[in-house]
Amino acid sequence: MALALYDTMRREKRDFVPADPKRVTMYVCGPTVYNHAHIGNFRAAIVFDLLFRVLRHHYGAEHVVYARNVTDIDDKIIKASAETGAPIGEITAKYAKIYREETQAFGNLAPTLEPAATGHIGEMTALIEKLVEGGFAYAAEGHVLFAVARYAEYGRLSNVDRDEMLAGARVEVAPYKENPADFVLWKPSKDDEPGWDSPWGRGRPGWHVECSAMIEKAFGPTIDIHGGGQDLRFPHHENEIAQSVCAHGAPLARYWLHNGFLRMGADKMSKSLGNVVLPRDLLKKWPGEALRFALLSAHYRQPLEWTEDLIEQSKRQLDRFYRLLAEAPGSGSDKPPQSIVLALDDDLNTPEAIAGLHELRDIAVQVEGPAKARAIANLKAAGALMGLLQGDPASWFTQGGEDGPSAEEIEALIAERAAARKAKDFATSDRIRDDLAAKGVIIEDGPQGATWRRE
RNA sequence: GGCCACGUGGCGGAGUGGUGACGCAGCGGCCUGCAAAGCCGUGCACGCCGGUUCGAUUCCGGCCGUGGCCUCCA
Repeated sequence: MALALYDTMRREKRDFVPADPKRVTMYVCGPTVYNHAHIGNFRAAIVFDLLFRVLRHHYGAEHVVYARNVTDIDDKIIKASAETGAPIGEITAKYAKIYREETQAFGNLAPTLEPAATGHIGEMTALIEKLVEGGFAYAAEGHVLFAVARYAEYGRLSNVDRDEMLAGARVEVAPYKENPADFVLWKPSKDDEPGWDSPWGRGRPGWHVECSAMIEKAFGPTIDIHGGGQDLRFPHHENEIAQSVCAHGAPLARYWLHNGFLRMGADKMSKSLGNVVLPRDLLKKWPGEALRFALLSAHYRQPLEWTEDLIEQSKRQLDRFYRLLAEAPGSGSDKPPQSIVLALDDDLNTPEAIAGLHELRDIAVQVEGPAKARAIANLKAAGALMGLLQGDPASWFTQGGEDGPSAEEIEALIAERAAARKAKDFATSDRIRDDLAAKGVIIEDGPQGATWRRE
């Protein structure tokens, strides 16, 4: 049984076969660092991190190269700089760092490569020159535009017909365009805007060409997997294909993967709708792992309803797993069980894989001794493949609580309560328990005395 | 208008041509001083109307509804 992935280009699920099993390549469109990423942005980060892990499992960690770019030159960044007065480099460095820290808090591995657009201007101008020489692009009024009409396959990924596309166009067409669908490869910069010298004058790259150039630099003309959110399918990925294929005469990616959206009530979450939820705020209240679990609770291509209740449910499920893990250290194989691998091999069926985790837990609960240790090891190995259950079980239950009572205070109250209970003073005992509960601390009596956890 | 998805029990969410998802919540029980946690048990679910079939939630057609893309966006 092999890994099968749904390829947006062919519109079918098919077995994944890399060009070179010793060097499996994946590129994912990363953040534009002008602002905080929102939780919807993180779905892509988590989904492709999961795929990265599955690929490493199959081909070996040293044989998978995953690049996620950082777009650090863009009109939105220029705008943010103009509005705040902060230098562009300061803004991009700040938000790139925050993004990296937050994805880490969500349990992501670091990508193998994190190329930045500003580090690839030379590659971009070279690529654009190649397109101009090949007759695929033309210069006009300081701009360089890609001539969509010269690429017969344009529209194949998004399944749009060029003529129909024009019929639906909602924007005013710039006068220098030969064809309304032509897109910018290079645009002129005003004196107060960042720019680089080029054969077409001082300017900056268009967004789409950044990815094409970075992919070429990191991997060459063709990669195995290109990933991103559904909304990037058109125009971004369509344009990347046009640029790369016309420049290199080879396919850009052998598999195209697109993740679905998070929904907030009826709408998608987007910055322009103003209904965004920031990881930064969520992380104040929830462990990153609970958020990761929530994001993995639906299949990646399906829409997922993002609610407080979903996070709550995810947290509760993790509580149950960690409660078991706290009972005994696992020992035995760290190879993930087949059930989990099979589920993930089926186009990353995470709901199925999570059901598998529950099954593994049930097994562990039913046995004792060495069998239990093995079962727990299996559960942990399964979790490791998904980026889950790797935390310290003891601190899972006591983490957080910055604005609640300290561990020392809690321990003292528990001792006080134990004395009261011994004296059968249940009124005092219950009062202490209720007081702590009001502060988010749950007391649980067990054979070895009371334990506590934060909600 | 074009293109692409989706509509499953109180909620989240898989899957399948013919009894099981899984989880959360709920309910009953065991345990507990009482709880919590845990364990055991528990639920006439597949938008509507046709069609194919011995049999459809699953395949086909139509309808209704929802969302996304077509403009920066995961």
